[in-house]
Amino acid sequence: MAKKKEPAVKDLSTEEKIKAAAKKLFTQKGFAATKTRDIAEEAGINLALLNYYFRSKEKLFELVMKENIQLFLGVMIEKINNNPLPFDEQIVFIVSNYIDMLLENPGLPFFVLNLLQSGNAPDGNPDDPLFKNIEKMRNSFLHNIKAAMEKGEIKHVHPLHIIANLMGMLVFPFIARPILMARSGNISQAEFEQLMIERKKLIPEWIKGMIKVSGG
Amino acid sequence: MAKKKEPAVKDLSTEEKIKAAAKKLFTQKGFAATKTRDIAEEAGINLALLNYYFRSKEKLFELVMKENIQLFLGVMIEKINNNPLPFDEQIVFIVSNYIDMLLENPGLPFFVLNLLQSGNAPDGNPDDPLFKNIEKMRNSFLHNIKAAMEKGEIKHVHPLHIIANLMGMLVFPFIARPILMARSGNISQAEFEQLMIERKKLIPEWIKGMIKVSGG
DNA sequence: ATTTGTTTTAAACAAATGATTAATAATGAT
DNA sequence: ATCATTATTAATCATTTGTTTAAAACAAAT
Repeated sequence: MAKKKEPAVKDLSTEEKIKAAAKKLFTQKGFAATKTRDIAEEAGINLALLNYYFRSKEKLFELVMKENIQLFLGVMIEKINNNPLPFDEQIVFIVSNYIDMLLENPGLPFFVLNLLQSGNAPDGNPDDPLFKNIEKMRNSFLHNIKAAMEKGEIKHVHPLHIIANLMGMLVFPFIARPILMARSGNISQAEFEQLMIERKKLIPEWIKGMIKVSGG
Repeated sequence: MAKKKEPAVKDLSTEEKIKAAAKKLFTQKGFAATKTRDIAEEAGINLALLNYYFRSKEKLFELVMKENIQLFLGVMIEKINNNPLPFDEQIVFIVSNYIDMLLENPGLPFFVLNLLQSGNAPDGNPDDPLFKNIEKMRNSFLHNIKAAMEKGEIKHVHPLHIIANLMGMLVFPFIARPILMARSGNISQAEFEQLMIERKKLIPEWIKGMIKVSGG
């Protein structure tokens, strides 16, 4: 007789166990590839309880999605809006906080990017208020950059290059980690974290290099 | 009576129509979210023909996967191996060629990254020769960077930072395009392409800023 | 102890989905 | 024209998958 598999998440209420399992699997594999039975098994609960507590797979996904987008945007929005600091100091804060957040939620960038790709979410319509939030953040950022350019604080480059590079340098290692690091092992896990911490100092320097006005 | 939908891909042999449709959908939505009936409809063919020509959904996916990984690595590998040019000139070539390739295959980076994520492909085992190729490329790249450091050509930073930044700056805009660009419209399509072309010049400069030795 | 409301379970259902079949149409060689 | 091969189609099958149901277990109150 096969011993019943231990739930991966324990010591939580059933409802929370389900949500945690769903978050893990949805984040890792997306909506379509995650089966309700996978979630039930991961949570160590009976399949029917998923519908009992959350009505449907879609509802559960939306819940996870909302929390994840909130997490993804939270740090950024907080730091960007009405920030009186000079641009390069804003960057330092954003980078540091964001990397901390990503180290705790390494799967987050892929989840969000997956969402934006068409067809991988049940309700990927761009009118969703969540997507509006992303656009709002983008616009605040653009605004800040343009303001800094007017003041002569930073060089004139298309602001989208700056956003792309900042976000790319922040987020890309977490998406492409299997390419960057040799698979397997705690060694590479520790090394990866070490690198990400280094980047807290390095990314602001690199960005500064991109935006500093030539004639000092 | 509803007019029968025109196939999105025409003037090709049935086999090629299926492959093209599969490539489009798998690349866009991944393995699990793409249904065989979607592929059949997109290709404008009878569902049974998919199995007639390709045996199974999995086989078809593997075919697309192989071609896509080949595409993803081809340019890189070609330029990296045994390249006698100084490092910063290598970069110029790689960046230019790679952006051209990405403009023609904008969905490619997401597809490959999706692949590396666990669970989104039917055979995502890291022992697959295809994955070995990615690792091989990474290693060649590392080797080149370390060599350039020995020669004093470039600053001493952890080589993975350089790879992450180069790849990130190349690839990230194509993954995060929905965040960067306002959705919809030919205007933003043209603007996006324009930006990517600008990056051919800019990325090498940015990289140079990251690796140039201080006491030049 | 009984009742009442809540949680959990095993079983089943209906729809979706990947694959197959058997018959028909098209193509090409003789 | 006839035959053999290949390509295509509609129908069907078997499994997977999201959801529901009805009964059982549990907990708290009376």
